[in-house]
Amino acid sequence: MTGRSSPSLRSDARDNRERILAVAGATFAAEGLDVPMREIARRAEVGPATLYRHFPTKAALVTEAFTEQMATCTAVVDEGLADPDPWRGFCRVIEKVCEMHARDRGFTSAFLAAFPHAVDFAADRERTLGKVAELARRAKAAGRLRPDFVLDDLILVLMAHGGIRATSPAVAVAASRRFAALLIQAFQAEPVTSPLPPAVRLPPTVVVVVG
Amino acid sequence: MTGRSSPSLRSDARDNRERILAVAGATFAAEGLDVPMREIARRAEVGPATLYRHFPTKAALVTEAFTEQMATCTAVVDEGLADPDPWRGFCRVIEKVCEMHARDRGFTSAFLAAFPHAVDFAADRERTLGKVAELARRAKAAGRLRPDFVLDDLILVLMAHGGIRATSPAVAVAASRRFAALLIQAFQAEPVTSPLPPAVRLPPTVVVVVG
DNA sequence: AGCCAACCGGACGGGGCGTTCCGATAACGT
DNA sequence: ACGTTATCGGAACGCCCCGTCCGGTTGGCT
Repeated sequence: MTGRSSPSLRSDARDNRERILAVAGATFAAEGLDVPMREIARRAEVGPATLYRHFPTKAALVTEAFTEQMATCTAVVDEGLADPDPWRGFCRVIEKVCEMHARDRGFTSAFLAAFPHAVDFAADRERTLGKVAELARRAKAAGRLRPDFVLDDLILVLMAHGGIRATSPAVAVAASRRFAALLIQAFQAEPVTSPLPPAVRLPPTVVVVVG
Repeated sequence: MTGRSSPSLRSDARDNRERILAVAGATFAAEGLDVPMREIARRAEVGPATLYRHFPTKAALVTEAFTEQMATCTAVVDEGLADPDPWRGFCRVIEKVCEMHARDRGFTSAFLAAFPHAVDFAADRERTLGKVAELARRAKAAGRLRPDFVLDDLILVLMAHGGIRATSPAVAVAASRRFAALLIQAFQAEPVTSPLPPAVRLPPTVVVVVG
């Protein structure tokens, strides 16, 4: 995975770098992208300067921290593409991607955002989206996906999915599941009402917006 | 509407107060709730102190700025409730509320958030939600709304709707329309595929998340 | 016209965040 | 063992934001 670490790097430096990446990944997942750099440095038991030496900017850190998730995402799509039933593959992709986004608060932003200096990211994103387009084409051909579906709809609903906030990961995942099921319901060509995952009560307020 | 302005208030003070409210409303609508207080003061051509004298905290300002919208929201629900066809009324409510949220970025947060010191808000919210529940009950009885729909689903999708970001209001509204149509599709009991509003291309990135 | 009080807005202190500087430290080659 | 050099991390810079204080100003009433 991260085997392409810089070749000549002092042992302590390489150690710190790995620790930072691990901490950053976990933290961004749990609390979103707006965690202060200082906080990540603190949790990694590292000074701020060290953090910035390894990752010159916050965007750089975010990018690196999410490459793995990005790969997983691509893998999910590939899996769906490999399914003999394209509609089922399509549904699986939606479900799994939604779940990934639900489990990882930061990933949603990272996925949807374009990082000016993270060209690799945008490229990956486009490539994966292309694959989804292919999957959608097949699902349409099979008569299961509604013909007026557009790839932009996926962006739309993923963006929307990102709006879901919950107190605990468990609730987030449950809400995400129900949401995904509704979407799939909406996307199918010849509507067949299928049962929904359990409903979720979102606590009246999760975020203090007035910050 | 805002006829209950303080009775004894010097003319310039009343003037400023109104200007501040107008500016705050417009600004929150256009850019969301996280606009600095100073910025609002600046646009209202007023010193920060004046702003704070009229509205002791940001929550207070937000609350006052959105009372009108909140009333409109309630009116929309009442309208839907008055429709002889409960399902059509239900759909109209979803569509209109979504459009309101699309036109007004701040309102989404304001609606979903609980302001500790804005009790009126929460009460209004609950009352309106109760009405929606009644409307949903009727729509279910009419066999048009799927029986496993829960009021929490509305919260869920409104939350999700809040995740939609766009560059221009026009795009936002278009995206919102398509999203609402998809939801309605998903919510109906005996699925009948109906045409969707035009698709929307969401620009690759709208928000710089690294801020 | 003139006075008093209400009101205004520039300036201030406190805090946070992204990012950088520099002396101290510890790893590696010999 | 020891010096060189990459690396570390606390302190500091610049910026922005919130909320408040105080001297100047302006409205309203007599």
